[in-house]
Amino acid sequence: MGRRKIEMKMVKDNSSRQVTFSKRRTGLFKKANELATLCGAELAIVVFSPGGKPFSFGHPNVESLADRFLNQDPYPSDENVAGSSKNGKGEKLNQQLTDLLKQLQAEKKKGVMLDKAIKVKSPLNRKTSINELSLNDLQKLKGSLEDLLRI
Amino acid sequence: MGRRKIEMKMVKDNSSRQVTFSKRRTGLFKKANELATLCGAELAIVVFSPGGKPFSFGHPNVESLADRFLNQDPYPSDENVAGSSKNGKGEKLNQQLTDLLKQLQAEKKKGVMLDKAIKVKSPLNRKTSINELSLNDLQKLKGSLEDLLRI
DNA sequence: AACTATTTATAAGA
DNA sequence: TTCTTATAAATAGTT
Repeated sequence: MGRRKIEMKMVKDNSSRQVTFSKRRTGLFKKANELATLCGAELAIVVFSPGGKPFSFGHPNVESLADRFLNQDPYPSDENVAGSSKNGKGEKLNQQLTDLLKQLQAEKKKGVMLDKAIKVKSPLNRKTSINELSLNDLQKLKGSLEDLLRI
Repeated sequence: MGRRKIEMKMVKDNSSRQVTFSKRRTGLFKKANELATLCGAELAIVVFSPGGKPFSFGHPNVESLADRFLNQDPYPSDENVAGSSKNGKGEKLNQQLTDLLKQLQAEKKKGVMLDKAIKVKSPLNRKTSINELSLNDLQKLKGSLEDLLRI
């Protein structure tokens, strides 16, 4: 949104990236404040800059919302979309995952919706190892799918 | 940002407020994703709608960032060094990822077929879809992987 | 869900 | 860094 359209990739120049970070962080918090005000929503944002410095915005405050989120989570939620990683290996893996996410989202947009007959319920504890976690979920998903196929 | 400028206060009409919430939540998450991508920042957002329904966005994931924030981790003084390859471990992870992705893709195909099959029988469309579940799984997996690779 | 008229955010530049 | 400004992007009201 400016003089020119920019590519959605990591800004290479350190200085420029810092400037972009500052401007966009400000913009993000402003939007967050508007969302809270206009809709009476409660929200919290935590951001760690590329250098690891923390910033936060919370309405009414970050702590209570973070606790609330971590300690309950009754609804399915997560609008996470692709992102990036720093080290080389992560970059590649991340790219693969990003591509898959795009594919899945594309499919989702086709409007193929299923009922909650599939009971991979709320899920994945954050302490679990990635292997058990994902494999376990896959098992559940697989089981549910097979059940459905028998309908 | 629209046909008219609006006052920055609670939207009174319930229906309108819900629409505004949806639109702006989407916009906020998009901005968050852009910030993460452009700047390599890590961030998490948790939003509770006026009705108390939770939504979240996290790069790489909400849980680790919320924990990190709540536990007041002192922030790292500098960026992590580029391309530090953990050969043995990285290879294993990579292989595991490959395997998991294969499984996911297999399940996804099943899901699509299932969707078609079920569509013929009963039009039960609600909240959960196979694609959503897979998406969510992938997101969690991605976050976990990135955490592990960052060690 | 789509569609625009406008407002807002922001990339460059100073 | 802060301000300015041309442009891209978000979105309020509408269909």
